[in-house]
Amino acid sequence: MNDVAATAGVALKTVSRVVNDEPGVNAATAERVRQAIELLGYRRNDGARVLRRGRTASIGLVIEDVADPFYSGLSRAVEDVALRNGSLVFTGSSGEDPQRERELVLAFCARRVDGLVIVPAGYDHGYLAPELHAGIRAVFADRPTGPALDVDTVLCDNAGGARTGVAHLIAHGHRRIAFLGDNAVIFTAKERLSGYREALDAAGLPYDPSLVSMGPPEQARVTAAMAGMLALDHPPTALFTGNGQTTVAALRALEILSARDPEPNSSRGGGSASASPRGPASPRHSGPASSGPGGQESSREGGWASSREGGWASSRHGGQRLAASLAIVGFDDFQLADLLSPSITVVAQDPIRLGRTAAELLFRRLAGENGPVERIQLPTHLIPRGSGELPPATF
Amino acid sequence: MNDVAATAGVALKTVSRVVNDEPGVNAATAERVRQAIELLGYRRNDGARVLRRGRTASIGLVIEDVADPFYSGLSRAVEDVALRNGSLVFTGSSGEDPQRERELVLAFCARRVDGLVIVPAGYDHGYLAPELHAGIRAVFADRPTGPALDVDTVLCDNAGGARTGVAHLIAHGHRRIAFLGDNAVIFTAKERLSGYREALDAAGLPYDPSLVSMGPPEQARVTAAMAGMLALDHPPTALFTGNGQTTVAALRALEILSARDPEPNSSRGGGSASASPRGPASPRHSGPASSGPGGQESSREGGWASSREGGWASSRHGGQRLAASLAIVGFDDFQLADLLSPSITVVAQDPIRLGRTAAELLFRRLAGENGPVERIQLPTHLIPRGSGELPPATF
DNA sequence: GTGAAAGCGCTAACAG
DNA sequence: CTGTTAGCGCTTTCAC
Repeated sequence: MNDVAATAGVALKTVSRVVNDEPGVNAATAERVRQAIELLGYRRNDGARVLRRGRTASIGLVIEDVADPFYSGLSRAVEDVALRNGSLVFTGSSGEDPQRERELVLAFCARRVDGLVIVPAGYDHGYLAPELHAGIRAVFADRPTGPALDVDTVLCDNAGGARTGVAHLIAHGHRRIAFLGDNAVIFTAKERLSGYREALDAAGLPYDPSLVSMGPPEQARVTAAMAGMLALDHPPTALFTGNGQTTVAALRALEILSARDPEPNSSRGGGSASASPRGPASPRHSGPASSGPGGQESSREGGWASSREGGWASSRHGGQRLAASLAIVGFDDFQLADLLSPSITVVAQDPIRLGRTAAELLFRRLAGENGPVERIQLPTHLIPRGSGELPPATF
Repeated sequence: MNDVAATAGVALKTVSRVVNDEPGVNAATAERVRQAIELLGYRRNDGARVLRRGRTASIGLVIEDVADPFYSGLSRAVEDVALRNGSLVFTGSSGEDPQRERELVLAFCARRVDGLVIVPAGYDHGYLAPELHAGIRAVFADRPTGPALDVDTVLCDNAGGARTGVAHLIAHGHRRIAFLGDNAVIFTAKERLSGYREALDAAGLPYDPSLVSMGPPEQARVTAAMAGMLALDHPPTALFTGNGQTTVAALRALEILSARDPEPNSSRGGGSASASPRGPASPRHSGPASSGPGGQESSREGGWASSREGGWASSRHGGQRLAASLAIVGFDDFQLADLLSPSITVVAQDPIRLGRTAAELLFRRLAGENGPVERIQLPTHLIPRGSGELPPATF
């Protein structure tokens, strides 16, 4: 800036005025300054500007994993709102690790972001208190923090959504409904489990722990859990899955568990020549991409399936037929849910709305809105597509 | 920092030393300083630090859309590499708009990011020259810039991948192969079209423009293009799609175009009771999620399909049967490709590796590696799953 | 209209 | 081991 001033033959301050479109600069002078800027390729250093002015016009976004479609939708929404508010966004994936979340948040705070949108991995956000005290605003999205911190929060109606989904299965005649959820330390997983229990209670159905499995949505774990349930004396006729990744893993598990069905004439599709889901698919073709693009999973379905060959397959209930006729409702919508056969019935959240709502709330706070702490709950939406309307199988 | 110094009864510089873990501070003094820091809730201002030291320990990432699984995978990879290098990352989605890309890049530069990873939307990056001159390093990923700028670039083997995919269809007996690509202004779309032509040439097959359609991967456009091709006198027996979104749109188009098939006994699956892809799906259930989570599409398949009812459906070739028997290979892998029936054969790129490679190259540059400009090409990988191995239909 | 001086919070370069 | 001074690039304040 000094150089520009010298080149244009004006004082530093005049350059500053021109650069910031401040009024009260002679047009000719301004033009001279602009030429000098052009000549020298000068660019204002926003870091220095920020240091002086106080506000950084940037926010931090901490999510679980950008590569997860749910969070990438949320990210995009936050990004768009930020752009509209003239703000840039630092993005960081915590990978469900509270420690990493903390590091990211503190790093963003050290950069003096104006605010934060956080999808928390842990519950203890005591470390945030000083930052909030120092004036950094934060909005929690998708999950709340512990009661110690009183901050704006935007959640989905997790329990209600699960209740709706399970009630839907009950309405279609199911009495033995399995629940496959994410790790029980995760807030949304617990909430959805609660919704599951509420729906059972409301229908006067018993809660059977052997029909419930909570854990990370890894293929091997999900396949094992499903195999175990299908081998029960009283196996489930329907399945409610607690999130998108688990739904997909469960579908793959069903594909595996119903493979090599001796008589491909179950109550639903199949019986085709080349390949059908849960029918005689050719596993040699599944390839490394079966975990989907962006997948970080290291477990391969093939590995587990082959190590168990002949295990569940010869269960006394005929796991294959059960697997092939299981009704399914999943929490979270996902791409291509409608193109599977049957199409997958889901309880959909709206990640974009979630991100937008959280970011807009944040910017309202930054704009000075100082009302009481807000706790917003977003609705979920049941989308019947076929898999959730299948009747209970009877053998 | 001043306050901390005063509270601890030391000089400013000593606080700085403690905060930065610099050696040469008496343990007792350091402890006193730490207590003052704790007491006052002091946090170092990294912005000021950066101003003084020169390096910001942050990079900028400009992609097309974080919500696209390809780019969200790339993002995650860049993020991880950045974290490993102690850097934070500003993320911005250009939405395929060169103007917005430019604004994002310049905003990042104004913040003095150390470097940039850019998936360019346009070709003219003249605006970058001064920034590069000013010492900001940039790596282009997925797409190159025009020849005017000589910068490090990491690409996939787009032409080679398309060639492989089309050759695969040819090897399975197809002679009439359609190509459905993204907007022809996009580098990767052009490259893949070239690969398509090369594969045809290599097999001595003619290039028929009526089998090629380039444009945005919107459902309405893709459905219309497919309907038009299937109504040709010599319709295609196979389809090569130019990217993930287009593949998905094409599959939905086939579902639409083969719906209400009077005799559900085509050469491939189907014939099931409830719902099968390309079979008699119940459109009333497709719901708002048919564009998948995170989808920004405003067009709804239902709208288009109903406006054309009875149009292509009564084409003299029986579009339905053609649609139901079309072989498909898609560029880009996507989640659940293996669970569709038939499973979808793809030419897979590796977005994670792309992001990692680009980011690692960037950090090597930032670390001082000053070799000649690098142009890295990443391989693609054919994954046969069923849809690409279907024989040509004969009616 | 324009400019000079002070200082945002920090660290580099020197003292002691 | 500790402290002083200068200055990163900018904006604010106030004077001309």
